[in-house]
Amino acid sequence: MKKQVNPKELDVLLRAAEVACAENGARLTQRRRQVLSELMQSSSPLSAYEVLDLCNRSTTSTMPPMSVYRILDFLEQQQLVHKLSSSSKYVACAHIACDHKHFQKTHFLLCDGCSSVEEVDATEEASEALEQMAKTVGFKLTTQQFELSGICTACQDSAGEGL
Amino acid sequence: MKKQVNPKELDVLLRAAEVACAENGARLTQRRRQVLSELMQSSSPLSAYEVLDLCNRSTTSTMPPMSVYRILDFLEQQQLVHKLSSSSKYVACAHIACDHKHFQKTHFLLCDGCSSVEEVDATEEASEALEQMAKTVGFKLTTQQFELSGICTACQDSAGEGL
DNA sequence: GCGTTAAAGATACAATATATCATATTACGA
DNA sequence: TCGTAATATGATATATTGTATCTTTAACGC
Ligand SMILES: [Zn+2]
Ligand SMILES: [Zn+2]
Ligand SMILES: [Zn+2]
Ligand SMILES: [Zn+2]
Repeated sequence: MKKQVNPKELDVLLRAAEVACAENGARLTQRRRQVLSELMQSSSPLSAYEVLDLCNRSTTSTMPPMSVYRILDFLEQQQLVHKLSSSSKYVACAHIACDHKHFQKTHFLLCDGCSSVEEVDATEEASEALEQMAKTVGFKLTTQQFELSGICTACQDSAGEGL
Repeated sequence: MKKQVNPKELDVLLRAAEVACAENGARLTQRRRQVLSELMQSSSPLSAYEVLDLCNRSTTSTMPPMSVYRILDFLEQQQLVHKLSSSSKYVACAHIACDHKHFQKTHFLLCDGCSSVEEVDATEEASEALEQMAKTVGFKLTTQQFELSGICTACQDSAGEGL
């Protein structure tokens, strides 16, 4: 579903993304901007083919699947987009316009109800507890990204209202 | 890769699986047994098609993909097999022959080096820390399964030996 | 402008997963 | 034991997701 992002806000995000790319010596081309823009305007993660359809719907030209995958890979490298491996879907980073860096491990909270996603940094406690747990079987964790399911506030509330 | 499971041990596991099914009013048919057996003998998670190939290699008859998916779904319901959503692969439950129940949330530790998997119950600390973290953004966790990557003991050791 | 590099397009195909209908096997009561 | 319903599997087609590879286009540095 479409998220409510006003054009002004969207533009700020895209400009920030452009700057972020430039800082890495990369370019946010038209196509890349288009893909990123669709993800930014979505309230839920999108599959590569969903992104593709949206892009092809919003312009006359048609992009091949290969391009979308390439572009999503690029955007992921730039940390402008994250790939949710549990669903093979993509989501725009929640920190494009702020000065947040991905220093901490990132947790994605996926709502079972409305498919919304929250991107949050791992707490010290969570990181510690997980590492400790892994240690009991000799594992040294490398994961930088965790995906958890749950029910968001809005869905918890609406569930109470009966239907 | 093939895991070292002696035939005796394998048989014990399969019998236990049979009993577990019976307790649920289900049957461990030949095909289901075959699929489960392949997973039990694998040292790493297998995709549905990998299971399919192994099955078709070990018998004259050929099974269609559909059957494998159906059987994997069945085995997953019986909790004899777990599906790793991050890789769309399947792994035999580590607790088929013991009296373990899946009461706690389960963590799967996936080795980046050798692809082995460890199935461990969540610690109280980890569960608590994750729930607490989710709570800060209003989420109520529902996930029963977590998938973490890391390096297993064996791979940590062999990494030290130089190559 | 011209050669070099990066990006995008085009085409083909591989890998993964599901829908649907037909057939076979099993369970179970008459 | 036979008939029937329920369960499980087979067969076929197709949808979905993801890559390989080669060509063309656009950007950049000189
Ligand atoms: Zn991010
Ligand atoms: Zn929700
Ligand atoms: Zn298990
Ligand atoms: Zn290992």
